[in-house]
Amino acid sequence: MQTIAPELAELAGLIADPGRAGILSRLMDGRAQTASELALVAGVTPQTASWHLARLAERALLKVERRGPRRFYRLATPLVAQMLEGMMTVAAIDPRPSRPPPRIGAEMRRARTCYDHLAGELGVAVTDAMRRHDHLNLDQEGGELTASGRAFLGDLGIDLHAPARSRRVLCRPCLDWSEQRLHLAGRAGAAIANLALQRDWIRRRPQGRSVEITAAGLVAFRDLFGARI
Amino acid sequence: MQTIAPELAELAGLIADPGRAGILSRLMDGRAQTASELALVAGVTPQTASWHLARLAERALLKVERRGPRRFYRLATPLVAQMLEGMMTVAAIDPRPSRPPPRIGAEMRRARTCYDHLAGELGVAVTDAMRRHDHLNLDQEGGELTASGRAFLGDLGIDLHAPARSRRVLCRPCLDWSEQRLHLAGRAGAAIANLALQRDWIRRRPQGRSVEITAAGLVAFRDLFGARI
DNA sequence: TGAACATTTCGATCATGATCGAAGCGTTAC
DNA sequence: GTAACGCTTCGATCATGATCGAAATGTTCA
Repeated sequence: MQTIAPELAELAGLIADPGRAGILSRLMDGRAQTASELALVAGVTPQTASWHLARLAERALLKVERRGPRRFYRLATPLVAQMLEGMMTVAAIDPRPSRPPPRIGAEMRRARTCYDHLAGELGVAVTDAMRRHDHLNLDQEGGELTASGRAFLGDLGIDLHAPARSRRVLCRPCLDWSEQRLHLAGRAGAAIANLALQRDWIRRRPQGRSVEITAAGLVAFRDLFGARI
Repeated sequence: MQTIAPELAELAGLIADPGRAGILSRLMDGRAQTASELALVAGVTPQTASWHLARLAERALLKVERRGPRRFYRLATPLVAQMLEGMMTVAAIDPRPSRPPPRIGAEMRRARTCYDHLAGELGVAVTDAMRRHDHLNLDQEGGELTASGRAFLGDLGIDLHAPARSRRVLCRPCLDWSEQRLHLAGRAGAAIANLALQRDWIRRRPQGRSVEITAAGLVAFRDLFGARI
């Protein structure tokens, strides 16, 4: 009985190094980063990072893009991001009493992007607000926008019509590893995050995946969405 | 900026050993197995398997249950199973041309259980049939039973009312790693698999997660479900 | 063409952890 | 009690792979 276990072990081995895990974690925001930047994140020298990146790219967990003398790396597919999401969810739960709970930076816990949508306290608050206002039904099973939800997002200028050949899903629950709560993912979640970036409600911090909520953003999330944040 | 990367790496390290990956893969059917059985699966001596099992249980990926002199191990939570699902999906895709595609046993590919629901060709065929008959809508986003689907399963004797305190989801898509197609998971998927076992449409093989489709099962899946199998 | 810079390749070193034999522990049955 | 059995712990060995210095490659720009 051949199983997929050897491939599973090999894949896990690629994530099992702290440097590579840091690189993958850093790339979870969906953006591309240079090899040098990722070396810093991983806390290793450029030549070591290069070795790690080569292994990840060889296994097609990462895609590489050359721009001049630099090489930009990004997650190869959303499937990889989704896998990492699932692993982080389990990684965040460690019931060993001896173990201190993972120390997550306050900024990271407050607001970050998870591949392409909002996560952290902000992501959960926006999701909760949309549920309270009957814009959204969401549980572990899946999610759907209500008529009022579609109207709400439409009023904000979000076009929810999928590109013709995109099979991307509209609503999907994503288990937030820092909050241990569901937040909204899928095309709708990505559209909200994009809007927030465009309108300068949130700004990406140069380092890492966390985002800063601007003063205007605080007002917008509270008044427009009714988020308790 | 503290991230969850160290915990992620540690978690991945637990899965990164072929023996442990085999053990976890074997336990993906949700049942409990003895340490000796798992040593066989992992292809190591009992004392080595014991060491692996202790590490997995310590990190709460497995739960252990003593029955007399034996110890039965099972996956600790459905969250662990879901994480492994996601990893197997990625593990099954390895675009390196040098690499032969993972050799999955014919029995495994034909029919198996994935934690608690049907997978493999059988799982996909049943799911496809339910979609063709308008019993089910399913995409990556989520899924729902139609009125006719509820009636159909009700006629088969499946009670879909959730236990009061269960927050288990009704329909969920699960990406089949051997077929690269969606199949039905969640409470509905589990109910169908249970029914099939009860009515002797499928039988668990003593070794491994694959199941045998009985002659009666072939008739039932074709005539009752309309599955092309 | 040559200089500056980002990145990779090579080679040697070093640490981690997987393995199994032997022995110990715990439970059950007689 | 004691024998049988399943499983775990201990100890020593061995293999894999992470690391960095040094050097090479490749790209851009002048």
